[in-house]
Amino acid sequence: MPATIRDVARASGVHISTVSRTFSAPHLVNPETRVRVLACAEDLGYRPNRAARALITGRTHNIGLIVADIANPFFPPLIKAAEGQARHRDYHVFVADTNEDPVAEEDLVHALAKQVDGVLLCSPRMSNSLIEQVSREVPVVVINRQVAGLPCVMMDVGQGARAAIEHLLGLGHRRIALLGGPRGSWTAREMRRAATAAARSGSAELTVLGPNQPTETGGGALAEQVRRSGVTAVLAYNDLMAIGLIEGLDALGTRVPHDVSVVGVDDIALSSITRPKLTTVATPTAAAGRTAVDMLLQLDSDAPRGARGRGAAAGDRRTTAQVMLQTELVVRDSTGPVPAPGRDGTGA
Amino acid sequence: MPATIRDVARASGVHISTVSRTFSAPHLVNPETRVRVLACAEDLGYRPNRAARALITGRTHNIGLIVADIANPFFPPLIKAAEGQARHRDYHVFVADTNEDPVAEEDLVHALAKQVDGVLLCSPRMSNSLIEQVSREVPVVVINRQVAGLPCVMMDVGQGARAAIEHLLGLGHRRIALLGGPRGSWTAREMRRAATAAARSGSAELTVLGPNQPTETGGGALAEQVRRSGVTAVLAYNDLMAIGLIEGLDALGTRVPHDVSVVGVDDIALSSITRPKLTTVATPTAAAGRTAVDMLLQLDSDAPRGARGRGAAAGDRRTTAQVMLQTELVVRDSTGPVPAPGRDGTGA
DNA sequence: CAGTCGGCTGCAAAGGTTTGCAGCCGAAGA
DNA sequence: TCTTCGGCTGCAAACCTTTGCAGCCGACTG
Repeated sequence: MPATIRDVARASGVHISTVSRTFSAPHLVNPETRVRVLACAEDLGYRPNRAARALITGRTHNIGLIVADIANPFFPPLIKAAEGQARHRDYHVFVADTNEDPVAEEDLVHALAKQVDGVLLCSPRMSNSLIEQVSREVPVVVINRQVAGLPCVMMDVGQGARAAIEHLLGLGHRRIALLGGPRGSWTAREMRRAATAAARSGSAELTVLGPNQPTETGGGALAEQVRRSGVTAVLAYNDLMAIGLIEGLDALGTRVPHDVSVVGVDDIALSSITRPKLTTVATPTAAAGRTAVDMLLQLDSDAPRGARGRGAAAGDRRTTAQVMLQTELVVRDSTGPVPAPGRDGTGA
Repeated sequence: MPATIRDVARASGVHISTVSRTFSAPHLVNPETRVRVLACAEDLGYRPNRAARALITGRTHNIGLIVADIANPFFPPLIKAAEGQARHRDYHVFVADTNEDPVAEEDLVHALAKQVDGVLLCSPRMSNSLIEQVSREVPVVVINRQVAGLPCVMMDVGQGARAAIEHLLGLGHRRIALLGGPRGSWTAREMRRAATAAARSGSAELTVLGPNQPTETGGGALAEQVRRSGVTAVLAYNDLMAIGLIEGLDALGTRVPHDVSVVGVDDIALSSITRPKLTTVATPTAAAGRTAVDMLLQLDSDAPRGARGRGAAAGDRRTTAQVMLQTELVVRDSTGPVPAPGRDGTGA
């Protein structure tokens, strides 16, 4: 039923190679011929068979995007940006969701490897060595993590965490908790490192709680622990946890920011809607998505791995660009001055 | 570099067709041979080339999922469910986002058509006739819309809207607004129809506001209009709009549910977190995703369109199952009794 | 007028897999 | 002992497209 290149060739009275060139190298075919071929193709509803094309060129014109949890509002803007950028370059994006599971992650990247030209690993939970291994099988760009020798696009959460802690210090807080992220998260490690350093240089005490699930539930589950710990401020791994925590504290009668200040990370859309509006570290997620796609496609055009590829002779120079995008503290209503001492912050 | 079927054949001393069968029809090959071949394959890191397989079988083992807006929290659970179900049957899912744009939608489905075995059209914004046209090019299952002659999985938002209106009537509300959804949305039309009927039979007055963007912003933008209209209750197209509206009303000094009751639709995770917790019509999104995948795969196995396909002779019986999933009203804190008359609900 | 060149097109191989058909071998039945 | 049969494997065509090479033709140069 579907028209092939042969049907078009017959209809327009040229050889199939001319039809092929009409689509993949238009400048090589006579304008008159081209319009005739295009007309016939249009007429027959012909669309090049991507499988056949992929078989010979070695490129699928698809890229894979693996995220930890598509339901986490942090990811959709990144996905949209990546999709847009890819589409713009005539690529499509496979989105896959690992449910925060490193094993599912590995399975997915293998399953995807054979049908995409490259993979974007977004906030990977697997080990660096596994990532390196995977990168030998398929071109990879890593988002939200630093892996030596691999192209990465990161957001400067270290700087963000520092800014958040300094903001809290400025409000007088000296007992601060850090709600850690999921096990295996580079971002979580970076935040911890930077927050610890910033707290120390401000002579504040930093309590690390975690690792945790980076969701509302994960944040809410820590409310009791936060209250008991006697801290007056909290920096959460992300906005979702911050929101869950605020909710949980509220249920315990502890008010934010009156009794406890809370800072999130990501600046998801939700954060400017919930009450109180969340003070947070804004991350440039859309830019990260676009940049990562560009880097992957760049990588891809540098080192062709097609059927006709000449081997690895040329591709060895390994660009391995590593991009660090800036973050920014957005102060809203969930942070305030440290409460007067004497009360213990339970709000009772 | 990547191992082909030929390498495996050579290594294990059998013909390539035996290797092929080892993977695609294991019962046809001698168990001993099979283990040897599998061992060699494992050894060489062989993975069947999906493009080559697709070229000959006519199946890509991919399905496309087109949604209006991946950042709308309504969709991710559906996407996850669809992905899970698909993966379970050895399929992968392409997710694409149309940004609520019918034109982008059409472009996407065409772009996808050639590289997937079928497309899930989720909450399509294009016209029915266009959908029918598309369905001649590629197998289609429609989600959240009824199209005659096409397999559809719908959620009974009509019943949901009726339940919501009746809930409001029971609380004494007689002046109710309906915040309409986006242009082209079947759900929006169904809700309007059912809500109008329910309001009429309860002798209530229903004001329809819209169409609108189905986002927080879209909801927030209607706050002023809602306040001026003098209604005491609002049924919003979805939770996002409801939340935006509550936010907008709050900024105007109108409190929910004290001055105005608000009901949403979808029961997204967020709805039980924001203050006040949202009364809403829960829709079975995950079930919809799973069901749709099943229907598409079923459709697909009924009517092979592969290179070896015998033509359309057998596939004509057109199953066209249409599934309607039930919805459920979840009463939380955003609805309450109608305020005492005399005050006009401005809360001032 | 001979030679060259450039633009365009045709030819055919190649890419990795699936699958109908045929052949092989050993065992069971006659 | 000769068929028959079934289980397994090999053979080769087919799927659709891309691309290096070669050939054609007309025009320009010397």
